[in-house]
Amino acid sequence: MPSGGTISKVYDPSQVEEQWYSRWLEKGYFHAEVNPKRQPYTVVIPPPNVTGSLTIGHVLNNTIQDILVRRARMRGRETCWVPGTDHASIATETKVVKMLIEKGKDKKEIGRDQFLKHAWAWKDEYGSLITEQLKRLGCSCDWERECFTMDDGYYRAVITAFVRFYEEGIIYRGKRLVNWCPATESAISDEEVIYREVEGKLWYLNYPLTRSDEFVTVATTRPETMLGDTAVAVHPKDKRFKHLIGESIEIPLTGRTVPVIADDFVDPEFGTGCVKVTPAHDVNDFQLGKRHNLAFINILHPNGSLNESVPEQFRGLDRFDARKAVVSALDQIDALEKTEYYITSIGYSERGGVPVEPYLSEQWFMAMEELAKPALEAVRSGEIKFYPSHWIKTYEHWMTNIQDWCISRQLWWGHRIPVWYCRGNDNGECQLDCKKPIVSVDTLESCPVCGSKDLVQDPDVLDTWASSWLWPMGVHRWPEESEELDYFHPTDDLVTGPDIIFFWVARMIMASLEFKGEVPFRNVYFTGMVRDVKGQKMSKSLGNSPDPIGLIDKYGADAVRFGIMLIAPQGQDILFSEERIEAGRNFMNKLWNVSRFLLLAGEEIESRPISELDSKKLNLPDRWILSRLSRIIASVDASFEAYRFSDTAKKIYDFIWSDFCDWYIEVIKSRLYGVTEGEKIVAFSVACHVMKEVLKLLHPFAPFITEELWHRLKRDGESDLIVEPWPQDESAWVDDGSEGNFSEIQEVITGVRTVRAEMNIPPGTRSDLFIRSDDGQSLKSNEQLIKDLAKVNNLTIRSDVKRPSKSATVVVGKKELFIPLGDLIDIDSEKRRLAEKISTLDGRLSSVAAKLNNHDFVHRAPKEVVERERKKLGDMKENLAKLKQNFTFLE
RNA sequence: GGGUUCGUAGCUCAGUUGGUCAGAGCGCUGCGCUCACAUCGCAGAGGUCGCAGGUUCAAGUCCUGCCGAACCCA
Repeated sequence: MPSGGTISKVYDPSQVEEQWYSRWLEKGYFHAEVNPKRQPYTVVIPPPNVTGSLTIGHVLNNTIQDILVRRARMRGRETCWVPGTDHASIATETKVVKMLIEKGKDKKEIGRDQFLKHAWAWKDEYGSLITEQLKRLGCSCDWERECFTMDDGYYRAVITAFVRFYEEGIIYRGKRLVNWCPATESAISDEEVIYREVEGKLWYLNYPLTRSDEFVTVATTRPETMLGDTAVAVHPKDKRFKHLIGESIEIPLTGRTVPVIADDFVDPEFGTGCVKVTPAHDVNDFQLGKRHNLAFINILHPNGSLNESVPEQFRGLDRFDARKAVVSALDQIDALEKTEYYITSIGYSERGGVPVEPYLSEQWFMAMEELAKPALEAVRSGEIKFYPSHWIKTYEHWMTNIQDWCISRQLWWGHRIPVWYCRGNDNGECQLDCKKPIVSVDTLESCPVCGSKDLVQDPDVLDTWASSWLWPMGVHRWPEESEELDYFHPTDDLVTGPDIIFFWVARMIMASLEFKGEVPFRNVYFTGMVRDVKGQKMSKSLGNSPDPIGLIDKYGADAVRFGIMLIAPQGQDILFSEERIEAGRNFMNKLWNVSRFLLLAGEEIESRPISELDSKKLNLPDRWILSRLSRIIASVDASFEAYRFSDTAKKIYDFIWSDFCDWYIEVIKSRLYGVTEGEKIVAFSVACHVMKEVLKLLHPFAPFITEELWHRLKRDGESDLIVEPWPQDESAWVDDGSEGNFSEIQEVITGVRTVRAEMNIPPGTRSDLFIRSDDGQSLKSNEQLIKDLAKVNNLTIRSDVKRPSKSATVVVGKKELFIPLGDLIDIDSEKRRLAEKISTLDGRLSSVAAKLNNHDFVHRAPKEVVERERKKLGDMKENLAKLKQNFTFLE
């Protein structure tokens, strides 16, 4: 029973949002428990960086998750959305290091333990910011299950996975070229390298042969690496250089003598066809070095400056200063042939922002090929579905070309590699080579072989993704056996960005299949990227990334959520601008006001459940809106199943704004204010029913306002909207006849309105309306609403209506409308109007006629299609005749 | 160099298996503070669906080529 109370003219979200969120929390609606009687529905949040803050991207991503979760909850599933944060090794460590520098402290000076204390303090201070922001957005996460990737239990899961893989030989240690970030002084994975086209130079260097005055010219984009050259290579079939193979060459500045080798890898077309080989500083040269057994000379310190392997004059120089110094030194000894401008692609460290250095070092790797196979199959077979599905191809491509994963990072913040090395210095009896790793889940105090306490743990931590890849299992305490894990895993839907398809999505699939023997999720929805109106990526440095909390303060969380969903088509990037949020805000206000209308009406009229209404008492508009509602419910469900959230939002928006507010509410006003008590109740009850059903449909998108309005409109015994049952299939209400009849009435009304607008009829004046129709029954029984909405005084509906003089004409279907305008008529504009109608109709008619004159069409097209065209032609002819006839009356 | 996605109204985009598919919102124009809402209502103007071929009785829709934009991988 609606109870009005006071309801403001404009919706003010700040009055309602916080109190509903507290109430939902208090009532425990967000919390899920193992419940064998109900089917679980699980989502795990893509854990945001623990020290991060909410971005528009997060708003999009988490709104979608909340939509899925709230709908599942209303559909009776045991719904569990696990929230949490990621420790974000490099990102957080970088921030903490910066903060320490500002305080005048140095990471290396204070040492690992002290550093970690500061890092945890930082996490404690800033770690809950983003989760609090998610609450403002309305996210209905199960906060009792909140998880952090460095919680004790989760930490243990990560370590356990490492130990298992080590024991299986999947994780191994190796000395290889890795992508080295000199800014953070750590290895990074292939996926963390961002390639950019950069205008660089190509230097041509002359290297003298030892045995003669001859020299060879090599081209390079990185001249400083010549200090680490250990060969010169040519293509074996290149006639120009064949005689050089086997000769030795003196590398200038170093005095080092190196061989000329032949290898197919060399491209004779590039540069001079003769290349310098630096096995310790170039990926391709590394392979060459291995094949030809060359020396590997590392010339760099971890911070990117030159080390002791280079001549004294260059030691300690940063790599870019060294480049200048080397070029100038070569120039002085006439070893610089020439310099060309050259566009080259350079890899940058995603986090450090500096060019990555291929760097020879000892790291931990994970062999990926075997892990990838079942993970690839899970997606190919459709066990895991991608939305949009085209991402499958990207996934396949990566998975079939997968490389081993460098998982160690030279950082402190993260999961420390569970490997110890025994030095046995205290008893000197250990049989182990001290380089041999001892792996253990639990912290080791002494060597299991010799008992020595002289152990050192590997200083490195694991790549963050080597922890978050366990997320769907880890949040439910894997590797512990638990009811939760069995019940809530696999999860149902994952919502994330395609930018982390390799980093995270693919690896989670591998991890769950490997450790749990099942997929981590059934469906993956990839959101688009959020960009600004110019199409640029949102970023803090560009200053084009609005603060979502500011937007929520200004427009309300529902408006922000709904606004962004309106512009987020499946699989497309989102061009964000604040105007879009205004559309959301306006819609919320519309919703508020139509409810306000019902509430005010409800102060005097009783509302009953529609099941208690006598269906014979339903008017055409009632049957029409109920039919439309039932279609919308079905259509919304279908869009949801296809993960088409933007479509869903638009459908609800259109139904409420156009069908419900513009038509149904306007139509029932006369019934609500006049006539008999019984008619009032019917109309009002139908309106309340539709409104409440729509609130349910809209609740996942706009949880706060819908809950607020629900409580004002709900009847006794009904619960909070968040746990109300989702609208059932109401296809029994589908009524094609009523929809047809009503749309005819709509056309009549719109036709009259158009004439009035074009003739500039003052809004206050009513005019008469004559309708010539052979079949006016439906119109006759709805006279009052036509009069009301078309501002008609006297309405005459007969088959033998005579066209009144000085009237405007509209043809609707087979009906002719005449609006006597008296002196208000502007004959010229009426002529123009009819002439335009005639000419468009004429054009369409001739195209249909042409189709039907086409022998092939008539014979080959399906009968229904031909029949439809015939009927169309007939109707058009009739209409055209009427229009033409009326046109002549104007003469 | 390989791959993916996208070119539809001034802007942002819908358009699912070829045949009521030429649409919506914003913007624009005219009128209106009509007892839910000016964060509103009523009405209107705007597009040879990137270009060129092809398949078909029929093509924004399928195929080929080209032009243009974005992203991913190497």
